[in-house]
Amino acid sequence: METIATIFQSLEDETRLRVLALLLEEEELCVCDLMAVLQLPQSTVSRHLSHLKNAGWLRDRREGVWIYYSILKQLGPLQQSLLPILRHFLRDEAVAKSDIERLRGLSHGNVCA
Amino acid sequence: METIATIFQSLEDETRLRVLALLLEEEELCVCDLMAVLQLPQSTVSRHLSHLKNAGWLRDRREGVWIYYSILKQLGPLQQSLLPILRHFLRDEAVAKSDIERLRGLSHGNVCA
DNA sequence: TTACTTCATCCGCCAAACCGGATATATTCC
DNA sequence: GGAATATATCCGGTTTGGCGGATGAAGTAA
Repeated sequence: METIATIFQSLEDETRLRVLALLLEEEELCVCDLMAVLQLPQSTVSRHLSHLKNAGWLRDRREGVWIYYSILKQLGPLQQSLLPILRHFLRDEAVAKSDIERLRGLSHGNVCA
Repeated sequence: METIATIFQSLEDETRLRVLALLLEEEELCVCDLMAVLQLPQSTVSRHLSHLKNAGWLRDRREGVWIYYSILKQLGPLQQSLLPILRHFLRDEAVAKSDIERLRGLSHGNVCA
């Protein structure tokens, strides 16, 4: 029961929903990509990412100086059930759409490094 | 986006999950039934019920002195998608199971009134 | 009307969570 | 080694949310 509550809690924050929406569009993103798209300070982005990781949504992968986050391939059962719902309902959200547009206007090269 | 977050927020609390689990078993329950099963004070139960109502999960119906809560027949699209998932994952929860047992041991007559 | 019951809301208190600047760690490059 | 970059974590402050006793409103019954 506590686990269930924790997973729902991870979806209660708008910033975290925006991160998930972005990672449903783009396989992998590093923290500085997300900072640029979400227009939020680094500590804020980082904190939400580790929250999502702890709730069993994300994994991270280091590549040199960057740490890339992506949605876990092997989600837990509840997360797996919720993911298609998130995909469906986040698609229509204005905020998510404009985030994705902003992401498209960026290339990793001109943001980080 | 805000609406989505609000709906998930309503599922972040263990007490509210317990209420939903009970209402998935029993069509209608009044506040004093829930007090007895959850073993929580009246103000706490009432607060969670109005939270769930505001999040679009419940409706209430007055019958004399009692107010019966039940899961809305016409849920919003997100709630409707989530409901079967809740049904599935709450079924296995020990807390929910013992709540339901406690509910079975009660009859409305000997709790309220 | 008065007494009683059920329930919603109010209130003060406390715990959890978010925020973002500052600091610490890890890595790369010189 | 030292400088620079990306990220995680710390910290102090603010907001949000839960708690449960107390109060108030609505209904019932005498």
